[in-house]
Amino acid sequence: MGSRDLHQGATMTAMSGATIHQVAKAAGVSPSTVSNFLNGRPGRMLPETRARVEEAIRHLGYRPNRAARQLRTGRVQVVGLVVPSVANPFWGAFALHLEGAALAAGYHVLLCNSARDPERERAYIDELWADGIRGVVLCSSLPSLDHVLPLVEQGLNLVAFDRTAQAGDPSRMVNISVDNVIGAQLATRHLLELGHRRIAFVSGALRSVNRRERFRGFRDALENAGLSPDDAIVWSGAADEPYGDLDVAGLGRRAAADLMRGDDPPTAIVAINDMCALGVSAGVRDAGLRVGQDVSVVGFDDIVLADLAAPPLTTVRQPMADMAAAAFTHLRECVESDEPATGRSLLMRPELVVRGSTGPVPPPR
Amino acid sequence: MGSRDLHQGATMTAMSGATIHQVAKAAGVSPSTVSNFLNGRPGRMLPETRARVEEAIRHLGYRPNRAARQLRTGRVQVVGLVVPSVANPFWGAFALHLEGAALAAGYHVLLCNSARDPERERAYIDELWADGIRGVVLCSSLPSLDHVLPLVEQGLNLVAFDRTAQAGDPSRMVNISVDNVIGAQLATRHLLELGHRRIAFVSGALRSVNRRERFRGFRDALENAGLSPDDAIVWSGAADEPYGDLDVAGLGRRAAADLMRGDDPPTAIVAINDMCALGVSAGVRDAGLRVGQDVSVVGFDDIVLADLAAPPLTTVRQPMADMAAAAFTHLRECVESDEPATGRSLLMRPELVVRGSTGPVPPPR
DNA sequence: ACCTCCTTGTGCAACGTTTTACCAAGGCTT
DNA sequence: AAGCCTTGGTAAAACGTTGCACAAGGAGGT
Repeated sequence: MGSRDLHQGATMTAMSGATIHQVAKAAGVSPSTVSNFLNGRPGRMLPETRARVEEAIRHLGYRPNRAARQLRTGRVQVVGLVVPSVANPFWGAFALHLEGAALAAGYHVLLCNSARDPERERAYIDELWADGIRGVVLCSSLPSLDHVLPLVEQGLNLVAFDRTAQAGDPSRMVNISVDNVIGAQLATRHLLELGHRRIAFVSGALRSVNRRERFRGFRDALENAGLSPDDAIVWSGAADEPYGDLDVAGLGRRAAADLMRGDDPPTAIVAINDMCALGVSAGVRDAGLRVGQDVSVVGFDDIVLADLAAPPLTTVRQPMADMAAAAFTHLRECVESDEPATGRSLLMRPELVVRGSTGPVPPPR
Repeated sequence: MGSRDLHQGATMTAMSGATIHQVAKAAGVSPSTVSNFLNGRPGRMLPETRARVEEAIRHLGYRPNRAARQLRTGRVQVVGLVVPSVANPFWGAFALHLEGAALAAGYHVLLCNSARDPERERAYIDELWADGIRGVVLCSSLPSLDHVLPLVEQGLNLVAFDRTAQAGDPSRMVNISVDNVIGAQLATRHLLELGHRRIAFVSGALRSVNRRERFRGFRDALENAGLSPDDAIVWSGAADEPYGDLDVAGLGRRAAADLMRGDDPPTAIVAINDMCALGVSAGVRDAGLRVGQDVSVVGFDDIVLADLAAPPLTTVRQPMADMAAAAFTHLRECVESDEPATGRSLLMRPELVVRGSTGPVPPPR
């Protein structure tokens, strides 16, 4: 590929990249043999021949044309990643890990931001399919997968991330998620143990599986502590707010403002995730109260920023790196072997990380 | 592949996606005509014919095979995005915007995290090129582009984002960046106007263009205020720390710890970016000091989290959405027209956003 | 000597698209 | 009526791979 010193006619061909034919000619073999060297096992030829092919490839800087290969085989070394919004650091970090795993296996990652809009997801995944991509990590956690079902039935390998299996799911997929119920229970129990009894749950609309599960964990924990469900204070955003993914933080901030303005404001708040919790914290401060003292706040995810906040955020950690690696590995296996492991689920255990944003109930003011 | 209820033969073809031949047959025309309808202008045929083709396409749910198209034309509707780390919310947000612009034009975005490692970038971009991708947004801001030069000379369209033009740059590229010098000057002048005289600059190794420029703006502002360069306190990380992109925040935190432990600690700190500034703020608090009162901190970027921090972060805003759109638009034009606008640069004006993390110099303790 | 099998290859037909060159038929001009 | 555009459309050759089917040439068995 180099470039500088080519005066003889080879230039043009070197420019657009050598083909397998040129390699074959240079090595004095047929294209088939080169192909065999590259794909079938190289044991199919004399060591001497193999050496010549190797040398020719190296010398010409040959890289197989992916389009041609894909056209012929129907495969691409690309997986799709559909996240609500990569501007959320949690998804950013997830994308980083997924991409790392993919890179190590020679795969690439195609990024799609769906804002949890099913129609947008459908359109995206349709395109990915048309591009020959047969593996997708879908992170929207929508309860229904109907919008992508046709493709899954046609052979698309799907990993539903941050979403547990639901009745009616297609069989040809796997779910990878943290145990959101337990996670929310851990968070809520922590607040209860600190003595809180007026606890609010702040989220965007509860339209995704993970959010519903977290809510369930929250409610279960309250009930286990002998509180009635009516004691739960739930703030799920204005009805017109699509999913609260574009700006969860802003949503959290408004929520806190609302809640703190109320008659009998909560002494603790469980936020749907860390970004939301950071927004809630800001809202609490807006109201002139101190996070961790006047009001306890707990998040979910344990993004890097949780530890940098003031006070640092108590939260529920997801083993994200592991999950990302698992998602990719699974996808790769399915795509490469054809015929997928069907109906598997991977449920990871979350971990409570206690920091400064939670504390004992303040004396009544 | 698929499975369930295939009794009639047509199913198989519907499964793997219809081809242009099937569409042609269904419409009673030749493949060429269908192709003309799709690419050349549809004015090339009778309205009646066109209608039949349209109907056939709709009815069969035909989507052109990208691999075949790419093999034939050599083009793909994909641009590469190479960022230091998408886990940094700034790059996450940038990716979101770029992807939005791409989506609107029917393009996809391939995500690459380089950690500013030139070798990794080279390998990445080589692969993108081999994949037929002819447009890449490179965000590492490395002073030398030698590692990607061969490909650029062969026809790769490059947008160097967050990096101004350097002597020796290949001509076939454009630079899009905020004016980092002015930005850093704004930040520093703000601190000077508040009365600060002992000001520190915190960054990872100054190996990227944007960082050097920010540092220059910082130093210029000090000099303009009549301070000697020696008054500048510069903390650029341990020598063994590659670039400080993996964990800028952690770096900022350690930096603050170091600085605050010193004999004559600074009263204000300019951080290389917002993530770093958030880390610095955490470090300042670790040292038992109050951000915005005991120590002023200013960042760069204005990520969403800047406004959520406690206290909210004074910072320099980049018009990111505009820049992302410009980057994509340019790339698209180049890729589609072949032969690029050469040697152009786009330099955007930054804006100082004053929030609570900066304040007047505290009385000496 | 003949058949069989193994080794080390090669030839050729796809894969689904785009595009160049060509063609037929009708309408104008002269 | 001959020549020439124009219109509406087609045939066929690529693009660079892969993988099946086949082929020499030799080794081993009977």
